[in-house]
Amino acid sequence: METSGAPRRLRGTASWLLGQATTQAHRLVSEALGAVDARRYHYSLLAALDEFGPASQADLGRRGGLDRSDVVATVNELADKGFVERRPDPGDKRRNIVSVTPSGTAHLRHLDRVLGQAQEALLAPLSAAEREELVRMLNVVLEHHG
Amino acid sequence: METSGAPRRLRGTASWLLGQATTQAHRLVSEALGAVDARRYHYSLLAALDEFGPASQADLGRRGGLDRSDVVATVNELADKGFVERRPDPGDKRRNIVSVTPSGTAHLRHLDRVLGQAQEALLAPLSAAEREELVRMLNVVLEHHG
DNA sequence: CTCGATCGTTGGCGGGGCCAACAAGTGGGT
DNA sequence: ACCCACTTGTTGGCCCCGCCAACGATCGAG
Repeated sequence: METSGAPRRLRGTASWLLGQATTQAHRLVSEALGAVDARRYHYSLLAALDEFGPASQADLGRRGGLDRSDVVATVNELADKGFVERRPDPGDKRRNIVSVTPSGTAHLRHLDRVLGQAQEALLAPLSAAEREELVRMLNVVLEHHG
Repeated sequence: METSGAPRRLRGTASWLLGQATTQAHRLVSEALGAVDARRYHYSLLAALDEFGPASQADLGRRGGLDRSDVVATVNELADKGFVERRPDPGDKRRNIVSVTPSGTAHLRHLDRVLGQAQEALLAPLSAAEREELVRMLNVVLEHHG
């Protein structure tokens, strides 16, 4: 195990690795989204809407893992761009009902492609089988951490 | 391939997965470091110093992937805690020479353990072989992206 | 009707990554 | 010896992300 070969200079071990890889991933994703004037929150929210249908902002936050306050800002931005519609809930005056517009759905599809390319770029040096294995492991880890 | 089984509700695919996993990793690492009153930058800088020895702040930034301005703040914090020493370079009046103190080295070892535990927690659901494979893949990805 | 919970909204905090500008200093070319 | 391009440390700022506190309005159970 080379206890003499590279004594103290192997500071760059697994914990370090982890941080570096996640940083890379974050960077690639953010760049890709930034190039189409979007942010991670936009995708979270649109994806949640597309998957579960219209919902109140609080529900949206819970679905997408966003804070209520961040949902406000994100819905504002998406509504400004016409990707999302916010209207009061007739049955509960506290709530707003947020729904996707056709344009919003198209935008989500676009973001899907863009993110797919980012991931393709990130995982470029891995074979198809390796990527599959990596994705599987990440799924396991995610499920484990709820 | 189940084109009818789960049509549009599989929004949570690989690109999404990626972000979630990196977020989890980031969270665990930040929590672990925060518990000992440290931040990622501290580890970056101490690790770079431990690995390559004393250096100017600009060099430190290049080694650890930190911006020069962030190096300033981080060295300030580490110096306040006595983990690092900053003295002028006699050979180049522009430069400071930053070096680790014994206390700093001990702190780095501590951070190593803490981060190791964080990683252990993150990868808990994976077998030893799987972790090895995961680490290998991440290394490949990192090397590919320079 | 009252009380606790929920909702949308505003405002704030800290980490993280990055960039621009600046004065001081350095080194190469001529 | 002089100029010029470059480097260095430092300050200050920007945006994203994740989170938390507080508020007035509203709802629902008792």
